[in-house]
Amino acid sequence: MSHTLGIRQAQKQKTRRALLDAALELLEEQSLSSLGLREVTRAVGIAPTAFYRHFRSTADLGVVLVEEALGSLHATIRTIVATSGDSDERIVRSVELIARHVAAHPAHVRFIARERHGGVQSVREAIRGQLALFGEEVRAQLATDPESAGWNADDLLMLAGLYVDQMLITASQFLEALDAPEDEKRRVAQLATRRLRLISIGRVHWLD
Amino acid sequence: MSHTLGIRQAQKQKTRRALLDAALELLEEQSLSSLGLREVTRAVGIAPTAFYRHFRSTADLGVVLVEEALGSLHATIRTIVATSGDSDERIVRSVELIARHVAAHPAHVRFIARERHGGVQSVREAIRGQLALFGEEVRAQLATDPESAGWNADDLLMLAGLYVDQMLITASQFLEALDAPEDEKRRVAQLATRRLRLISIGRVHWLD
DNA sequence: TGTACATCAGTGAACGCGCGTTCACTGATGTAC
DNA sequence: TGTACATCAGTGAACGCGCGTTCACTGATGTAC
Repeated sequence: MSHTLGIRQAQKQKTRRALLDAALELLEEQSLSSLGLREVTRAVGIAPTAFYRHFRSTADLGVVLVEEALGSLHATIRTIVATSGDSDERIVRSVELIARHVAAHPAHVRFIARERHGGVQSVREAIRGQLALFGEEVRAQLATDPESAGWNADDLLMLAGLYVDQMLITASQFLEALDAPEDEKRRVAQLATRRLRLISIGRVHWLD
Repeated sequence: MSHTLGIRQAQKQKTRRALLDAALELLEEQSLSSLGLREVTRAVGIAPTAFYRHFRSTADLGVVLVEEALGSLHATIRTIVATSGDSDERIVRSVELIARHVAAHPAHVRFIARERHGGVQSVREAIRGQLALFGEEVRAQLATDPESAGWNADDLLMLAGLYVDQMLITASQFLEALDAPEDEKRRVAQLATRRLRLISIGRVHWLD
């Protein structure tokens, strides 16, 4: 960050950012496979042809959005796995952190939920690859936990994947409840908490 | 089924079926929000305008596909919950049934995974509504199980939802492995089996 | 059984529109001396 | 510091194309008598 960009580079970055932001907003109401290049440039207020100075296609732009959206989720995951306390405290705190993440980055969460199984192959693959890395990371963290004594690597990865999937499901449920009254959000939080508790209980007795 | 349709009605049904089948096939490589009415009629070999004799829009057609895709999944779910045997046998058998379902109806599974969080609101809502009914049904079945003694209704619904979500995740993983070598499918099956075992263990100790 | 009329699934021309992509361009910014 | 040239982000016209939707139509099927 010490290097100051030239005026030209700085302006280019700004336009690129505007394209990404506009696309992310447009994607709240449609899928990437139907997002038009002209739609995006129109929203930003530049000529359609300028799009090509930044991305080859909307699919290309989508891959960049994957990195940003899962980057922000990555930060939340790192906070969650670093949480200390007993099992129950950690679960409650995790659900709280997921709720906060969704409130802070609703468009990111929607984008990932929508495009994880969406119609654009390169984007699906980018998401799958990143989530696999999250799984590895959570496994590594779980391995340091005393509760994981005696677990083999495969089972730890299975558990890590279960947590990652559960986190995405919970995020998507909070997203659906974003404009709903407070008690609906509480309902989602309680459901997610109990699911995690059940998984936690299963974990404790896994080696019985 | 005792009533024979007139020639006109029979032909209309045939065309309608052809539209649904063509759409489902086209949707393997794109999302519903980018599926064009002309694309579908072209695939069937009829004039674009004939589409309106059957559906108001592609979104409308999508809602019908939801009913069909979740109808076939419903049958599989009913078979799974009706499976007898000890916990482990039932889990192994369930994963096998899911694998078979995916092999038999890959396009259905892809459609549901893709559109559950896709860009068409009416379709998302149709899927959510049906999955909620599946959840209720699984809960009702779980309630009859001796293992559920002492469980309250909320917790049973939580568990039912966990099973339904897990089933969809597993189906989507089998789908990704559809063209992969046999050992990849086995890997998916083993992972799903262990996840269900962990949940099952959590279930057994829930009231401890 | 035959006739006269009604129904309606599918047709085909036409429409206005927005799409992605090409191309030569402009003019501000960057660089070499 | 000033000059001459190079770079390149963004422009705007143009293209061919496929889109959803309208409309009046056709001709096979259905129905009433």
